[in-house]
Amino acid sequence: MTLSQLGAFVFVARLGTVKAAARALGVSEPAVSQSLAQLRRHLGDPLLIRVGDRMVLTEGGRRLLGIASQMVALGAEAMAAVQPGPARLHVVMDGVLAEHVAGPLICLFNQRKAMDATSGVAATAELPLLLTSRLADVAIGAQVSAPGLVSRPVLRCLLIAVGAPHGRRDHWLVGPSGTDPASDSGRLLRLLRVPESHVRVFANQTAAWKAAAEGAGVAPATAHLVASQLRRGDLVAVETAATPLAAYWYATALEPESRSAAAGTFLGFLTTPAATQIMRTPDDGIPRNRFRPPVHVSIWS
Amino acid sequence: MTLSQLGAFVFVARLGTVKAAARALGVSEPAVSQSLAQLRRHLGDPLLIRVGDRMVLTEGGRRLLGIASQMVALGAEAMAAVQPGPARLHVVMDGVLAEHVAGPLICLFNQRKAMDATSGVAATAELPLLLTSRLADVAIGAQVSAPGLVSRPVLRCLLIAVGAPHGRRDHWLVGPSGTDPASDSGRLLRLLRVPESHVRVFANQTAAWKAAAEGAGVAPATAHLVASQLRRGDLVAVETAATPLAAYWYATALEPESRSAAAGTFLGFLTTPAATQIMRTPDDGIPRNRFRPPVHVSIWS
DNA sequence: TCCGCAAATAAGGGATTCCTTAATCTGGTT
DNA sequence: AACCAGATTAAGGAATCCCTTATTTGCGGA
Repeated sequence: MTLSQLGAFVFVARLGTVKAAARALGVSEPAVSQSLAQLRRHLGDPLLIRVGDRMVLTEGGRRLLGIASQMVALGAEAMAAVQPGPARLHVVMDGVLAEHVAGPLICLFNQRKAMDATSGVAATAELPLLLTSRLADVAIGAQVSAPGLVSRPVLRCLLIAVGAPHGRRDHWLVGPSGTDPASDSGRLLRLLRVPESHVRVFANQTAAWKAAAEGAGVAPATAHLVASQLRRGDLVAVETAATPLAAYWYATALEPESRSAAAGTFLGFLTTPAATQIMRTPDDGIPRNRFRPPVHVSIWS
Repeated sequence: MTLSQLGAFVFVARLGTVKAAARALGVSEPAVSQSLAQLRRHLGDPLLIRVGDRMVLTEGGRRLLGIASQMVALGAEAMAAVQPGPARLHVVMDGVLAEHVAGPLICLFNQRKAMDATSGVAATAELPLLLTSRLADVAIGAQVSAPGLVSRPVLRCLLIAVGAPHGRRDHWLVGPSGTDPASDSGRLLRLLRVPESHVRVFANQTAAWKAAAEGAGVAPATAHLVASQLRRGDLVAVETAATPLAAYWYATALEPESRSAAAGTFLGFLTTPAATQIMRTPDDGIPRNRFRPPVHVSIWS
């Protein structure tokens, strides 16, 4: 299986005929046909079959197309990536932090230090692997203990459960990170032995809290992130067997001598009053021209 | 540039020595060293240099590592992907729909039709390309006019601006889709000629509306998605030169004869009362065991 | 200085890739 | 039936890949 074979496959799938793909690629028709034949042999699936005067994808071909497109695109990107450019810093965090603090925090850091940091979202269990494989420079979230990594607490926080003053108490409302067993929300649900059937998942944490404020159930929350709703009385803290629960947010990176300079700069930045302030009250949006959509990171292999 | 060369590079980067990588890959040391040499020659960057007894990444190598890891992982995935499995349906939508209706809608569809649909998020401008390249089966969002594609309206809705009863009116608060110029929010901001400096971007639409309810500014909204907040008086409609503005959500797919059976099933499902009901009042979470994290789709090439 | 370790290079061989031209197969049209 | 367009197969050749063993280079420690 070769990148050029995958490229031929993608072109045929997109253009609908071998002839058109050959023309687009600037080679002869049998060249494309053979690339396709080898891919078919290698993968054991026809991938594209002729129907009338067009080549249409088989089910297997359709499943391959997305993967093949990505690989071809990444191949092109690889050439450009190694060319010199500004140093990048990649910060990964779990879902809750990504939702609430990533935007303002990264925005302020880039502004202060004139750097080009981007943030990524990943499952807690993937954080150590991302760091040790150097796909990310710094992780923020739960403490990580793995050889070669050092965690340092950056913010003390309180895990509580919240609901509407007279809302129902039998359902638990969580954001996507509620399905991450190592996240704070996931740990809390496990501590309380909440059965899966009583958990409802929302598109994001803010939506889960909104539903809780409307009385639909109870939601795990980091106290300072719901401070404004608690003050206004939209939400009240609900007593449970496990809450309130003290917790920390940690910053994790490689050991000092093996981490990049940018990672060190960011860790230093995290302990400044301004950064702490943002993590404590991150409710602001960020200016339009500084907005940078988060990267969603996942590890396959 | 070959997948196996990239694989060798990734192993050396991860394990820190050529020897360890060779052992892990089950080949001789020069085999790995040569793969690396060819990659270096091809890309014009040392990628990894020896420092003491370890190989450390150059800046270019660090930039390549993420891309190379993905390519290697995708290569492994490609082999598995073509094996027979349940037919997949991929539905893409813009940010707002993904946030509010994707979860419940896909959840109900999978339950009703016993299918395995997944949802993805993509910029509006990318929807037609995703469909014509068959990376997605159905798109929901703005109307798309492109050869070979047919759009059909699925829900009439009203675009308004909302804010707290006595909140400030000089700032506009948007979710990530506010930075997508073709989305409803983006179009509204352009119609009103809102300067970029007056726009603040939040991590999601729900957070933007929460900030609006707290008086931080005005937010574009689809009326029926903020119905509950309007009813409770947390938010009120704000008059502007362009709102209220009638709009439609459209479902777009390939022409009937060239689209997959699953796509047809989904389009039929979209017109059922249950689906309409969910799109109109999608505020529920979805059961934990049916939750499926959305895929974030982007096109490079 | 010499030694030892690890990376890099050299040389060679078998397999694969990737392209060409020419011939063949396949389905639908005239 | 004859034809035609487009896909496939066949055959061959140049280049590359990918592995081996043997050798050389570079560098830190005894």
